Amino acid sequence: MSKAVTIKDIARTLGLSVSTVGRALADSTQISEETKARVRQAALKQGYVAHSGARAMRSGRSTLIGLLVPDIQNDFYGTVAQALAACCAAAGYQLVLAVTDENPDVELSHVRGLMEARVAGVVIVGSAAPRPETLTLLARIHTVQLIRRIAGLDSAWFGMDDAGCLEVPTAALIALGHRRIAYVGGAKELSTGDRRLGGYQAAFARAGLEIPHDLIRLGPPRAAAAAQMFADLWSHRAARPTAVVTGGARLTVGVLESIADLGLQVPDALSVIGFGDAPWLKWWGTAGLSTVALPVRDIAASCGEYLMRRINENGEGRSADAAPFHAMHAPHLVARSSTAAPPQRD
Amino acid sequence: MSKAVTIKDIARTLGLSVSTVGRALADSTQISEETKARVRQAALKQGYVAHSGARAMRSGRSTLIGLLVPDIQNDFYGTVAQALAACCAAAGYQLVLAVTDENPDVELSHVRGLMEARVAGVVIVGSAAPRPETLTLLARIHTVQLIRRIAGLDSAWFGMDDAGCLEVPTAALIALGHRRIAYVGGAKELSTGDRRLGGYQAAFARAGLEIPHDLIRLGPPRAAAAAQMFADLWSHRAARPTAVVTGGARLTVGVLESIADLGLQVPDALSVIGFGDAPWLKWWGTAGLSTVALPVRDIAASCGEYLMRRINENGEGRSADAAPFHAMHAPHLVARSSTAAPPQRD
DNA sequence: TTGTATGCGTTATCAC
DNA sequence: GTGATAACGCATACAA
Repeated sequence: MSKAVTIKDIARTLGLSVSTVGRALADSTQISEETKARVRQAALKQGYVAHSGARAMRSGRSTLIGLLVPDIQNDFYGTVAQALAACCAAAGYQLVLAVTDENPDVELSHVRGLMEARVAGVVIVGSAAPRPETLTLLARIHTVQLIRRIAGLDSAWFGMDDAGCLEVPTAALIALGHRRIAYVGGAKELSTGDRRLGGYQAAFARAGLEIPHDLIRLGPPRAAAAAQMFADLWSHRAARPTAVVTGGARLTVGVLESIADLGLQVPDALSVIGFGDAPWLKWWGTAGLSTVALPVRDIAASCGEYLMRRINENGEGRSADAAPFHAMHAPHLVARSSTAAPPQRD
Repeated sequence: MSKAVTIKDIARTLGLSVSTVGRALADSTQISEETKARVRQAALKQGYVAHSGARAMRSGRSTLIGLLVPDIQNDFYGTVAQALAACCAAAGYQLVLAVTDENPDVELSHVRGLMEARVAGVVIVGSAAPRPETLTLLARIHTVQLIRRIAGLDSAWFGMDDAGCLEVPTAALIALGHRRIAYVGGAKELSTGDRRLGGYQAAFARAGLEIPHDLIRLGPPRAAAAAQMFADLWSHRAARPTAVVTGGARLTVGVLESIADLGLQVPDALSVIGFGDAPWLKWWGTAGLSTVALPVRDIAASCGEYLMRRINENGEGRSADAAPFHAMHAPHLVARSSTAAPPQRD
């Protein structure tokens, strides 16, 4: 691990000035081809590796992009990261991954870190209630929100039709004859939690039915929390649901966990419609879990492309800084064997 | 997005020198508490954010850690990333995520990028056949290999008992009476592919049985490839297996995909033992997929801790640079309903 | 306890 | 076509 080779070193061995070497490596037109060749060869031979930190410091252009997600284990955010990583790589950027675990303090700490690293931009799936400082920091740089919208953060957003994500499956269950449809969703503090709950309720309203308020459970978007919520729901023997819909990818995992623990027969004892389109969902149980499938990959890709564009057009003066950009992708229902008509009354 | 505040700015407003401000922010003992307080207040008020790039340049200490994985969508590497991210955050480092997609050229390009970013260290799940330059570059910095071992890269390695990972399930199937056990694994060029195949073969050898060479399929560790390999295996009607074991997390996904496409009854038509311990495996089919479960999280955590330690002890002279470190974690079999005795002959 | 000066590796601005 | 020099933001050796 000897000291790294710098432009200066190359300049010395070649009897050239640092500026010439620098320009040669940058392939400047004002350097003779011959010199360029000599420089390149020397650089290769000596194992020169450019110092992007120094470059960024001088030029003000960073190649780092921050990605803040609550979790990276779940397929959902895995897919997000994969798509974004591809975007970054294609545009010559590097992805700095920060896992917030839904914790606003961890989130703030990571945002601070990203600011210190002078990232060129940030993609964030925000926590339920970000610290005020988090917002002021993010306001200083190119920020794009993904999936969730943070109140008070005036930036572009890419996500899905959250209300539709729950109205569709809820309506489908209603059409099958279900009335006691439970909802296990994310807290209202999350934009997704709020809107998805709205979609669930809208389905009842549109059908002219009462909303079964006793069957609604909201909490942190974690599997463990969802498992508990569902177990609690089921513990009220006299007032059990005939179906359940979930309002998030990790919540779905938790509910399935709980259903397995309770040994419930699906769809005989209970119909289920989950959330997301991880490959394994289609293998759940006897012939797959019905789900609301989302174009997560597309959402993340659009988001990444948009951010890259914004970053690049920054210097080029065309500051179409206009209104914050919003893009909404539509979900669709994938009906599988976890859904059926409710047991007949009488 | 006005210009960022620097210590110089703070120094000016406070009528202090830059070094005093710098020391105050670094909480140096040789600065009066009063001055520190004034500086901190001014920094807060003006919205000062340290420039880690400049700091790294001056001090030679980077806070960046590179993580190279073939894929980030799959639970397996998601878990790796999650554990590593936690390690990094705890130690004040930031994780730069690079997805190689098993492509050695993409891998090299990412390694170059990480070198340019002057990362303090790298954790790599190497591709099957890395480019020579990749190795020379990695040799220059703190590198730890994860899961796979790259021939010719002399660095620490953290992984599992790969041979055991296949000997255990294969032996279990043999004990159940299976003889025609298929193996869908990663290419021999991968250290894991080679060793896992070895474990599969060892199980037969130990039982004094012939190895069913016609039932072995090796290929790239991707779901799509595995699906094809299994389909091919099954297409030989006269010589079908009674059981299949897989040699990787993503290969397992592919085989399951293929089994579903072919509409096979498990375990009646075929017994299956998969790889990994993603939560959904226990929900596969009627009562779960049997698997070889691995302490991926532990492996990644050990790996991260080791790397952090190496990086930190770097300056402190105690260069216990001795022999490359190796740590091997043990797998264990989780038997579920996808495994049963083979159909009786006669 | 504080200030001055220097350099980390690069690029940009001059000059030749 | 090439070179000398300054500057990016910070940390540190050396003075005071």
